[in-house]
Amino acid sequence: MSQPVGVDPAQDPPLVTEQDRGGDLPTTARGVRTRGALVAAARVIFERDGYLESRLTDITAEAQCSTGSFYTYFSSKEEILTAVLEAAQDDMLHPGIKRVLPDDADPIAVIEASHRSYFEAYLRNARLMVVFEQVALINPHFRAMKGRRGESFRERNARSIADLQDRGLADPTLDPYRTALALNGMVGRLAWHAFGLELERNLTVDDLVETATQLWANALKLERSAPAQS
Amino acid sequence: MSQPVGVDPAQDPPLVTEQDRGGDLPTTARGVRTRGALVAAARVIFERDGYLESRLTDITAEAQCSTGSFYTYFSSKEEILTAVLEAAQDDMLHPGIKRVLPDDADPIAVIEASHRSYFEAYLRNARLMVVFEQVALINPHFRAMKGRRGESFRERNARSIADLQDRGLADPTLDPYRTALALNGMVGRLAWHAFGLELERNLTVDDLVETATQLWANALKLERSAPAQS
Amino acid sequence: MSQPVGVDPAQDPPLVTEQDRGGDLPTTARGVRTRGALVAAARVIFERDGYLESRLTDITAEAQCSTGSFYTYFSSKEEILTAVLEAAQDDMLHPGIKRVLPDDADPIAVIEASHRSYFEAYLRNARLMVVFEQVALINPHFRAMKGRRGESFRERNARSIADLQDRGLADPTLDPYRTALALNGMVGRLAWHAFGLELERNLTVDDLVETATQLWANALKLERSAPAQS
Amino acid sequence: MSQPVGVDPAQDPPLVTEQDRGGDLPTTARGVRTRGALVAAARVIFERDGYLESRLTDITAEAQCSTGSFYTYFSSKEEILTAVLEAAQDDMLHPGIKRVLPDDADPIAVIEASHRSYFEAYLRNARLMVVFEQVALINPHFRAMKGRRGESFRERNARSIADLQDRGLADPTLDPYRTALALNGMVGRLAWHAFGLELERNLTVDDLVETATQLWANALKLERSAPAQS
DNA sequence: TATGAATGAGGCTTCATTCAT
DNA sequence: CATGAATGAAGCCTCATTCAT
Repeated sequence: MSQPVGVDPAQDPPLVTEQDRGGDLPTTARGVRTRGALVAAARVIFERDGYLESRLTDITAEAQCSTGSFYTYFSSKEEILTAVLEAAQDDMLHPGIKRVLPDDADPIAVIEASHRSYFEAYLRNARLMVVFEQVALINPHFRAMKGRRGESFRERNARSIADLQDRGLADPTLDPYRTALALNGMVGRLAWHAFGLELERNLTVDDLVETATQLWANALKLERSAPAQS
Repeated sequence: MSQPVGVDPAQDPPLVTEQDRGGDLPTTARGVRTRGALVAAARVIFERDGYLESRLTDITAEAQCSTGSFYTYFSSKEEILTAVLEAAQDDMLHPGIKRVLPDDADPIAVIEASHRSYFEAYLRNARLMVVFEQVALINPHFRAMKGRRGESFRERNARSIADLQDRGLADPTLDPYRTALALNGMVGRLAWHAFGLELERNLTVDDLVETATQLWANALKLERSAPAQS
Repeated sequence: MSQPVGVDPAQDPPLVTEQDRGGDLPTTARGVRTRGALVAAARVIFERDGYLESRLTDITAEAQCSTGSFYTYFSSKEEILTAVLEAAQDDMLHPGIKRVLPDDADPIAVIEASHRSYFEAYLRNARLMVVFEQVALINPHFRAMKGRRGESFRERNARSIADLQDRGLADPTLDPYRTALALNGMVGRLAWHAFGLELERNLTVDDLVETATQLWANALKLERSAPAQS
Repeated sequence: MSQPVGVDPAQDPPLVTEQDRGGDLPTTARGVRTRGALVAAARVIFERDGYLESRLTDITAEAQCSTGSFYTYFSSKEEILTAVLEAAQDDMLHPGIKRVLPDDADPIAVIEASHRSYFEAYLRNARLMVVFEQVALINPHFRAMKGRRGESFRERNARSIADLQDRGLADPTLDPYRTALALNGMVGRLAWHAFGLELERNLTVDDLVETATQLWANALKLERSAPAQS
């Protein structure tokens, strides 16, 4: 069965498993509230100041608790960022779209939907994605986390490309894995430039979806199938 | 006249102009030697430890001079990195290739040559490029520097794409600027993955050149012209 | 009447009186159980980690109760150590030996029995004794506690020495109090070296008893009396 | 040739070797001055507050330098205490006495001189010795340091005792090593009680010398030789 | 009585930059 | 020019004790 082509991070497993946690998970409702307030506050602060420039005291001040409480739930700044990123997955994990489209839908439409889903999610979490990029370049833990994410994207897309090739729809001379690597990178950079940096604010999600989809389609030599075949 | 398509950083202007310098340029031979030793040492240290993890004292120790001497030539850590990056331009600025090819050469061949030039230069300076990425995400000065570099690439490539469209060789429905943005990003990410991170050591320059060129050609819908048609 | 010579801490009064306690003594059976578990756990933790390195939370975890419960029974970390030390007195208070020996027994045999009793008790409680030494050097409360213990030993032994001098059995030129101070210190240090530190594991209780007794006897110029002369 | 009996720490090697140092040794006169001021200040502070209660900032305030300067010369509180203790060795290393006495002098006179030397040195450095005891019970580094010191005393004295036994002057039934261990401990505890703690301020050096020497002599069964034999 | 979350003062440490020699 | 010591602000983290539930 054909795999849809997509860069949506949605299907990725949670970035952090239970075992990774340093602090304890709260058992009481009060604890759950405090932990939640800390994660929410951390997101605010990280988005405002970045990871390096953020201070633990800013986070606890924002969460209106003491510095000590921070260490009840997290053992380091690294760990709370992990939790923030993990929580963001719930948002990035955007169900739908692909469900809506039939498996035998026009591949270009599938790609377009995936791109839209990806860029929209990126836009919602742009500041956090910048932070993620930052720390991935600084901290091996987050570098590995990001690496795993990219890896799973790549593999899924490589399979999808191979599938399209098998079905005679995509350029058979392309190496699926390298192509996935390159095209994923292209899309990631587009999102990064448009939303992560403050440079390209004149690009809309529609612009990006159009450009990305057109280039994917061209690159794979996909033909837009006659719309009403089925 | 047609501009060659390329992502080679070579043609970029020097990143720093003389006026930017905090320290004075040395006048004596001894001064020139010390300054050179500092820049060389800084490159070693930055490549080994990254920017954030590097210590000025490590640099002066490596250069076998005192910390005080550092400030004779540079006014900050930021500035010596600028100098290191600037010096690296001499290497990234790889003369040749395009000179060798005639202006009316097969566009795919031009693209291929540019890619080869780019990947080779990236490979030679990979560690430094990682540092550049790092600081661009941390420091506005370097972010701007990197932004300018990318901007000039983009503009040149956008012009090249537009030129190819004008000549009826490339897909006319593509927006040249956005296409340049996307495809440059693709190539940059390929280099980054292959050489910057330690992840994809099984990819050679040839692999990358092939993949990047094929995808560029497909994306632009270029036809490999019969070599001696004209 | 002659006092037996001894360094056994057994006869010391309880280190803490009921009035000193911060927490209340438990009235319910459940309370007695919890308090007992805390004291037992504290001993385990103090012996494992020492006083300074121990955490109240380790103690409550070991006792399988909450941190809050700790303060139901004790008002501070200092107090639970006091309780642990006090409980250890029950063990150090080793009945017998001296009861077994007649009051007019050979003084050297009495000394030997005392030494054996002391070293055996020390060995059983060596880790705790180390903790006691530690805190005595850090905390005035425990310093005073230890001082009182030593003082009572010294006085008893000084009286014993004086008694032996009066009976013409010991060197009459020795100052009883200073001699007791010195010889008690000697025995204490022997035990400390042999069991408290990890240095002299090749010394057995028998070795120590022999050495300590011989040196006491020599130092006091005691003659080993013919057993059934009187 | 006969070894003199003694507990004088004088002949011990320096407690710290050059390799142990974390900070650099200063090369300039100014640096030597600052480092010296820090060591002197540290001694003042350690003697006043003990090791645990002392703050690095108290030391730098006393030395009238910045906190940063501390780390120019030492990498931790542990290290500066090591330096202080090492410096104190120069004082404990009290030449003389034994040189003055002929090798064939009355052993009791030799012991007495050694004891006097020891107690006098201890008195001069009593507060520091308390600190040393403290940290030896808390910190493995200092425990080892103290252990080595004691070890070398013990070995020297064990050899001396064996020598006296060989010469027919001391009780041949004593085990030299255990005897040295016990008697050294006795003298150490005497000094500790008399000067280290605030308990026994009524004991003078003369009292201690007399008591310690008499007990050593008795314990070894030495006879005070006819004074004018030689 | 039991629970376990909340508190918060303050010590240690780093290192780019300055400055006296 | 060169040297290398001096500076000092600022942030992370600990853990005995308190308190709301």
